[in-house]
Amino acid sequence: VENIEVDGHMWHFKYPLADGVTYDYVEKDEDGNETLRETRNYISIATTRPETMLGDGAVAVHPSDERYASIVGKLCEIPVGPKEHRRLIPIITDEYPDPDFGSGAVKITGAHDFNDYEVAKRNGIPLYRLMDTKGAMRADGAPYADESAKAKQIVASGVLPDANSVDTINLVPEDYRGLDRFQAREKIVTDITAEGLAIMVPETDARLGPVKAPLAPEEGGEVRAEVPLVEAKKIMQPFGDRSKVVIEPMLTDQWFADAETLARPAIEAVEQGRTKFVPSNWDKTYFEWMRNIQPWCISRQLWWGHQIPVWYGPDETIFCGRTELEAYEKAALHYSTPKAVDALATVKAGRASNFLTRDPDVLDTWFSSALWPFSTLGWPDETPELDQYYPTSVLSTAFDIIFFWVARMMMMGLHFTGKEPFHTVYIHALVRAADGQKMSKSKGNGIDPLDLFDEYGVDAVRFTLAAMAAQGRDLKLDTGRIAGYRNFGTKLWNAARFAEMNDAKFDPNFEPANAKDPINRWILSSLSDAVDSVSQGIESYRFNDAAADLYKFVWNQFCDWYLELAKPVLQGDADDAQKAEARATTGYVLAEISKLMHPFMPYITEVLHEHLRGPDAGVAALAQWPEGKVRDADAIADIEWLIGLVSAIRSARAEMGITPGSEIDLTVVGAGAETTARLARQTSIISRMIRAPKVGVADAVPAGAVQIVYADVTLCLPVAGIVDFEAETKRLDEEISRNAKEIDRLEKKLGNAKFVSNAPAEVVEENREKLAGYQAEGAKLNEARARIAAI
RNA sequence: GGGCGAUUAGCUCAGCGGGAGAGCACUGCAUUGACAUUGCAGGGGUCACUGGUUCAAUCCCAGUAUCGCCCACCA
Repeated sequence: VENIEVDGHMWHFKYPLADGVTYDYVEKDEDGNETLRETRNYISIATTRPETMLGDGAVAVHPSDERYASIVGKLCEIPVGPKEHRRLIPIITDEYPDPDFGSGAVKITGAHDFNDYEVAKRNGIPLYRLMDTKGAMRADGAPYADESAKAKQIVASGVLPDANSVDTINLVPEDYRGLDRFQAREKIVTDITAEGLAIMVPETDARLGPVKAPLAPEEGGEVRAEVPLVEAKKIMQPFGDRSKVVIEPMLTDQWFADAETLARPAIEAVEQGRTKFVPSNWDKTYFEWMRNIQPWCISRQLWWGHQIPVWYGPDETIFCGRTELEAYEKAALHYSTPKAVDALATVKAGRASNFLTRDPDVLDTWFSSALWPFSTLGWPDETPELDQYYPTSVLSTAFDIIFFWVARMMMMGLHFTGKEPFHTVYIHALVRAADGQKMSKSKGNGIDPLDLFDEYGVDAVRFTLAAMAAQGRDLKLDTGRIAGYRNFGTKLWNAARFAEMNDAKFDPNFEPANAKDPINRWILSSLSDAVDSVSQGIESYRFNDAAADLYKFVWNQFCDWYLELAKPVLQGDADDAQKAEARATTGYVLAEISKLMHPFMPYITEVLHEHLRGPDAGVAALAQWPEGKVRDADAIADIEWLIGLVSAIRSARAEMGITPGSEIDLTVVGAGAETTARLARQTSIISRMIRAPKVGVADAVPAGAVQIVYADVTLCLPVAGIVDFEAETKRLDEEISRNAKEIDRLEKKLGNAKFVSNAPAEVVEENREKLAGYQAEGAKLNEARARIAAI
């Protein structure tokens, strides 16, 4: 079923009062002033489904509605059908009608409307069924004259017969019998209007919906012609998923489960934390539904599914049993007749009996699905599988199914096994169509994952979904994002190719902790951090964080920096031991990446895993999860300093318009012992990364140099003759202004006594350190600026 | 009508009480080099609005606006 808003009409008809009754109809405005007073001999009723008028059992008004107080308890006539057999129905009071809506009077058709059903039940109003299962007006039963006499008899006697006998009464007049409900509607509207029982309004009335054009004055019509009041109205109507046909509410016999009783332990399980929702705010949705749960209609008129385990005796007595035999046993006991006992013997002997007939209905698909966690494991038998795998652990699903499935698995699991079916319900976002709408089969606006697989690869799509699996409720899948992650897979693949070309293999004898080169120790330490953050992300269901951390580590650390830093070693004139360590590190990190990324990109990583570790290592999915082996803070500080230095120089070179190919020496001024040592260690790498033939230390800034303030030193690129001093001045001025802004901000903050006294000490200290850093940088920048000015 | 949620860069989305982030798109430069499905560098945001709490608010609270989803639905 799908609810769709459609353009409907609302008609207004007169139900004439019986026995010549009239009343003063008084309408008041908001201030209580009378705006209309007239004597009426009818009550005005609005409806969007005039064909259901035939089944009306009463007209209801609100008890506080003064307009109708004088006619409550009187009878009015349904203005449809042969005049001599028209039915009279009582005017009753009920809380349901809204006095401010329409005329304030509602016709009650208990068999064809959910609200009316409740009103009818409260007030002992008969439920007359008007349609058959095809949505056509009933054509069964006796002639209308006889049937309507039965209905009149009910009103006259004041005694409500049992539901089944009321249901046999067909109150559809011969003229409408067998018509589809829509045809009947049209004919009924025409007939009532022709008889003058439609509410008429001037044609200028603003409320008018589609109406027939009135006669023009020259054709004999009046200037202010009156036309039937038909309001255009948006109606939410249920349509069949497959049939695309309007579904009519209709009274039928169904089986219901007592959902309230089932829900109680399921609510407690979540309240007491035995089952948790992730993200946790979804438990609100769960509680909201479970605490307002309605009886659950579990029978369906379909031919597939679990059949309802109910058998009927010859007198319609109900026998419920796990098996047919059980039902026959109960029947034999109940009837104790030779026939019933014989039937039991027949069934016991394995032969068929037709003493009982089985209910043809099947269970709601969600009823059967709710059994899934344990019925798949052999339940109701006590199987080893059930013992081992129930309760399950984590249910991963989308929020749109919390009502339908999650809640019901909870109810059924607790009812039948006494245990919650899972300890965690992980709720992920829902992929929406490009237009932001929920994908739906009937709208045909879905995205076929297979098309995405064809275009971008399964790994890319999977990684994208993981990367976007954040807390949000829905996500519009951005194909640009998928393309980006496809490129990520390619990047990893090419890195592996590079490793292979350089003979960097996974070496089972390599012990990461023994690596000596700071570059290797750095990437191994970074790997340890990545292992931590990815593991943590997965364990806390933050898959997007895990994916982002992987992306940054693999691309921005391993590919962008480690492999570039390793090139001089692998391809230069380093000694054999250094080369071997770089190869082993590369192979090792790649092999660990293959495992770390395997949950996110299973295909490419499986290939890499096998390729690196050899066919005997087993599949990546079953491999030991990575573990951080090296944590070297010095190596991290060293290499991060190096990366910062290279980036700063590249940035300045690009900004100064120095062509990437040109070679410029680097002179470092103001280096302390640590920086001098670092420089010495990394000279060849720096030289290669920034195209500086010579890297040296000096006490003074060389003439005509670009000056870059970096950490505690000034990096000088002597470019006399090439450099544009105006541009250099501008660059430094911008740096100085940026720096000054930070200093200003921090000074203000630290100058605030309330901040210093109220903020945590470490925050204050942190800000002080920052300020000191900026001040030192500012001093150097100003010196650099002064040197330029001096030239 | 009831409930839930969203509003952050051009787009798709993270973040979240102490200096605004990613991918894509955009700009400049680079092509015999693992990778142009690339590299280097860069531009771009009053974190919807209005109040409040706080030493400090994109983040917490209240209200407003807009949008969305679920449930129910006025004859």
